[in-house]
Amino acid sequence: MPILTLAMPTPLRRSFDYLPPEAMTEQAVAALQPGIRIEAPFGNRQLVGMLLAIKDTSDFDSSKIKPVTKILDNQPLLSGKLLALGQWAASYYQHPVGDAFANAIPTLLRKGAQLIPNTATHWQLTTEGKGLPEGALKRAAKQAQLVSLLQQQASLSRAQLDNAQISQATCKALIEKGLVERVEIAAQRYDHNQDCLKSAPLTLNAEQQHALDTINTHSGFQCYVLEGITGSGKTEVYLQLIEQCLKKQQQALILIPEIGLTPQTLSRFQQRFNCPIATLHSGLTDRERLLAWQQAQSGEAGIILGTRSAIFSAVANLGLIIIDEEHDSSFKQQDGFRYSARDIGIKRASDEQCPIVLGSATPSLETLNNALQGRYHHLQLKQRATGASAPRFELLDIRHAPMEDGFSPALISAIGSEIERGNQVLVFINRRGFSPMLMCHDCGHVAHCQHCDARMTVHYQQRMLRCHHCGHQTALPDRCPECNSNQLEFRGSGTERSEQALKRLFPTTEIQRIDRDTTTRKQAMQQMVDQVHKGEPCILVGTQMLAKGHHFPDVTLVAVLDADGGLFSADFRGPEKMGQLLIQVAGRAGRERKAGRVMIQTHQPEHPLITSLVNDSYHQYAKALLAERNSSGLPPFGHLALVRAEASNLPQTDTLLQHLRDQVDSSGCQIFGPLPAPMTRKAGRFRSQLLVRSDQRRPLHRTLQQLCSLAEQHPLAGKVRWSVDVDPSEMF
DNA sequence: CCCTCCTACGCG
DNA sequence: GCGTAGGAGGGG
Repeated sequence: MPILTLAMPTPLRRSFDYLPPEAMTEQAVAALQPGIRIEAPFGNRQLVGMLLAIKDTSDFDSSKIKPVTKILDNQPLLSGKLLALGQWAASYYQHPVGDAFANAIPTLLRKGAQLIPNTATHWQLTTEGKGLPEGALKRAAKQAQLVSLLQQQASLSRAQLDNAQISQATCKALIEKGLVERVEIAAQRYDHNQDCLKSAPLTLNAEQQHALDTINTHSGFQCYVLEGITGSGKTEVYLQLIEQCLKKQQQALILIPEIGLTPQTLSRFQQRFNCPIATLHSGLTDRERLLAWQQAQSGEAGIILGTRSAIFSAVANLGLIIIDEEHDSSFKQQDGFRYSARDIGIKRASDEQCPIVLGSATPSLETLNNALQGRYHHLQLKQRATGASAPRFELLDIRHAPMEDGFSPALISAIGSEIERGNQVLVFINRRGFSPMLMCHDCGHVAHCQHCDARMTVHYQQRMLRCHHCGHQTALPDRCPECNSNQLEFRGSGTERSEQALKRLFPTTEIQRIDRDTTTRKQAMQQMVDQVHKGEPCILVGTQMLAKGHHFPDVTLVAVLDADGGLFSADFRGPEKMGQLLIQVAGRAGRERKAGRVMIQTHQPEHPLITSLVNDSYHQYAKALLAERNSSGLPPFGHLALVRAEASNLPQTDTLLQHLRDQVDSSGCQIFGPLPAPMTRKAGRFRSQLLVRSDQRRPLHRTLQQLCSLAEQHPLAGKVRWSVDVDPSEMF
């Protein structure tokens, strides 16, 4: 009897062997293909698994092997390559293979739903309609027109009817007369080559043309880094690459960081191309998601535009992968299956033998290093395609400066003069709320979260104290809970306080705050963007939400209230992220005609990293950071993994981690820990971690694999929640 | 003696 | 992760 190996959606790190369905002929079993879904008994329930392989024998006790219940697909949902990619990713990230596949396909398919038939409603003539004598509908010109159209063309779609300006009512009238009927016909396979362009491509400058030509001279798998400053026209290069991909009858897969950026990217693609575009992001309903997934899988969509998880979407004929803003941390999933969509993308491109483009104004150090080492082709766009000049950086030394709610006098006067000239100003502060700390001036008491090792953030307008780590909130007290003093002080500023200060300093100017608290309503962000695009003088104050994607052409001054945080972060990626963020915010200013300034307040005006970023370029800054990483053996010069553990009491996590550390064969690796996580208590649970480092991937992978099997076998495995994070992007 | 709550176990 | 078997504990 053949054995079916299935990936089952469970947290268990193995696949499961089954027998074919009881009533199935040998011939039918032999015809089963990996990549189909199969329903099978699992414990006391029925689960949907993915067929990975068909074998002759099983290592498992044959008396315990059960037959599967039902074959759900006739044709594989996933190609052999995609199936292999999923298994590779599960193994690379030490994640249960069944759960990895559950992450990789739409929810409805995971639940066992059937594919939605790909049909379209058309209208055609009935037998009676075909036999209609000439001139029969003299008094109904529109109806006569439809009949005559249908005599020329067997059936018409809604879109074709709209084109001929034939209304729903005309169709209905003819249906009632029994002359016309509706039919569901299989949707036509879209010919991407035919007329794929809706509007003409823009003329490329020399750098853009060089990038395009370089990518076109190679074939098969190549990885390209498109390092282009803000406004250098990366998107136009993408568009022309996609055009060529479509003309080869292939599909392009484009990943962008966040759902919020989908509409603007989508509309740019729609303006250029005629072909169907499938979008895949978390804002879709299950059905919409399945439809988009099917469009990609069937080959109907020429372009697949999506966020992180789209990297796993089935694509009939993949010809190009683009990862836009490749440095963005949202490409790394931060819980469950902790994969990097960028890294999986590179592996996928290599498997599929197609090019991949990693685009960014501020490439990650990993990518930059690969480019500098010659492993990736390095393409640079150093000129602004629009001809606008690059923003000018200025450091504001705020040591000794009399600060007003986080604003130095020099900054206040700079903001004032821009507003007077009718310009817009963007103030960036990477912290929301009113103040990150509530302190009693009499006894020194500080408000802490009862569930986390963190201070409560003051939200002044709502009169609330809120923990930004677990969501816990309490009313803002009037008096100190320790000593009953009324001398409570707000220490430090967030966006809310900055907004209030700006309203006081510039009472006649429009102030817009943009952070997670003001953009909870669906359209809020868009409304504010529209308002700002009117070009009236105003001050925008907000968090990093402001740094991503949106362009504010009338902003001439970008102010960064506090640049020092990133320099002294506990996370070794702090300076890298700070640099990327500063450059990204700076990129919002002075687009189009108006030149822009970026003023950065700092207590460290002589810090070599700050000066390098401001005086040289991100590129130079990143090279300096790379040198530091090299000397300390940190990524990309060494490879890291974190084993995280959390439980309701601390000794349990440490016992488990210590056991792992003692028992594992760590040759070729260094293990640090158990270390308490930077925030030991979060949401009422205690957290600690092991850090594993190696110069090479192979020993790291081997050690992690062993760590996982040790952890699974440990008696505390059920009590302590543990997970492995390979190539962590956050160290906590 | 029975019911409920809890936890440990195993899943092919 | 999840359903459940089986033990502990409490009430009638």
